[in-house]
Amino acid sequence: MEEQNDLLGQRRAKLDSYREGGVNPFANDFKTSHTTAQIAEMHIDDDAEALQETEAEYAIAGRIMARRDFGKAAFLQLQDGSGRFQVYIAKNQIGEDSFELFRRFDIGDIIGIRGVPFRTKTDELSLRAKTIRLLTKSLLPLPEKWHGLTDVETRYRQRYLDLIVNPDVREVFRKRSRIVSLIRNFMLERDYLEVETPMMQPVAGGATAKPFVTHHNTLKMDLFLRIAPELYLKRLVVGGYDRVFEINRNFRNEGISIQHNPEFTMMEFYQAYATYHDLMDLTEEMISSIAKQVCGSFVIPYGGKDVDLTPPWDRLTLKESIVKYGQVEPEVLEDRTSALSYARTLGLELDDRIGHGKLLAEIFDEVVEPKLWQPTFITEYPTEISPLSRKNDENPEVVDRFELFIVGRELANAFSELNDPVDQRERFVKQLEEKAAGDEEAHAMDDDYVRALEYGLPPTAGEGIGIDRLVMLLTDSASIRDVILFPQLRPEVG
RNA sequence: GGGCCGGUAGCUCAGUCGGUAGAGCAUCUGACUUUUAAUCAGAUGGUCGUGGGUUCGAUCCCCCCCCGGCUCACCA
Repeated sequence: MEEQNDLLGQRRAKLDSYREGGVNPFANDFKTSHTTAQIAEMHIDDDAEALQETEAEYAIAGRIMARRDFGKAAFLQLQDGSGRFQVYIAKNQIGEDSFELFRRFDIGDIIGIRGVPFRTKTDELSLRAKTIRLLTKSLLPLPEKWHGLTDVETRYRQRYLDLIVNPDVREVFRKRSRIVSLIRNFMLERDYLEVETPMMQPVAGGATAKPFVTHHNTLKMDLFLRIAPELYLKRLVVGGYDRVFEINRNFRNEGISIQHNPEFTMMEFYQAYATYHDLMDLTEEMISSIAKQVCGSFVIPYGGKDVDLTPPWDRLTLKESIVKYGQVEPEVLEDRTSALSYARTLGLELDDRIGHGKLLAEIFDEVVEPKLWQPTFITEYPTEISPLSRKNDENPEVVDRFELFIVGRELANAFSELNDPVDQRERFVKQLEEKAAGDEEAHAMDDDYVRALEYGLPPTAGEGIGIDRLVMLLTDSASIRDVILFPQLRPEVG
């Protein structure tokens, strides 16, 4: 037969022969009684003798991951949603006809087994099949059993295949799910209301970033995919929900890297009558307790080093951190000109007209951020780069804001919200000027948001936590693509 | 977008100082009723990422392009 050399062709031919022989290769009437993990759990303490006496019979289903044939018998590794389990197939147990059918099953096929538990000579808990059924014929061969699938491009493009063959990948996304659910519970227990706000926005506000543009045909208008939910969530606080949160996607039309995906998940939350100090305490408690539940300890490994999340965490002002890590006298930072020449000694290429605040942020990014391995809150951000934050009462040059850094990365950003509508409008105007001067990412004017503030936003603090990065931290993942099921890639060609 | 690295069988990889390619696993045939990457014997399987150039001859050398990884820039 011409197709005999072609793996896909061989399996297609089997499909046809099954149908001709009255075997449905895509049956859907098989019910399982247990997962393989449940069976393993129930019989963990039973030895071979105890199992001989049991009358238990189980129905399990899963994908054949390996088969070891011995003529009239065989061992299979069956994988279901809970793990892998060994199945023993013997001709004198399932009958000649079934065994003939079984002989043509391929690795990758999904089958159903009814059988009884026993222990093999090597004491491995297994199921001795009484009946065996094909549930789904698999037409494509799986990657090799030993080396598995390592090609990262295939792993991301065909994540289903990655998940079939790489148990540690399955585990990462289970942990991701668990982390999100723990965060949600943490917030709900503290009386935060979970809400959903627009993904498509006429003004992309709440952050400084380039948005994606889309178009609504009937409304004949361009819309932006949101870069942040911030302004909508604060409108809800104006509306009287004192505590709100949203766990959802943001979209930013910027570079892709080991830490950046165009769409990424943020948890943003707002709390009336709180300050950014309250949020530092809350963040410490949230992240450390989740780490403890997910990783079993406050001290977790990341990239070959330990991170200690035991509260309390270091708290430094932006300037203090530069002095500490940049080996520079505090006075140098007080003056824009001297700070600029210091920055240039660091090799930073900066425009002469750069503002003092933006300059300090540049210096921080260069000399401090990569060194903040252990969790650290940085406070007293320049007002100039914080258009939505409340000015500090003692020093209007800085705002009541913090960012959280762990393993040299920003993980959270929070501040006491600016709720003075006059100040807010002025800051928007200032951003418009920067936009006019060429800053593509300067914040747009949002008249309705200012109007909401004019009705009165209570004193409020708000925060955003990067969920992907948190998951990276708690799963010891080097790339954001390893914690996003379907990371953005160019289309497959050919 | 720049720099560096990579793309060879279904998978994991080797290789050709230029003469159209190999291994292991998978697959197929045969043996085998307690294996654990089962074993043993045999067999099949490739437009060497795409297009062009140089050459008697290119998977190999040169150029363009596509895809991916890392990195720099930008950002969270």
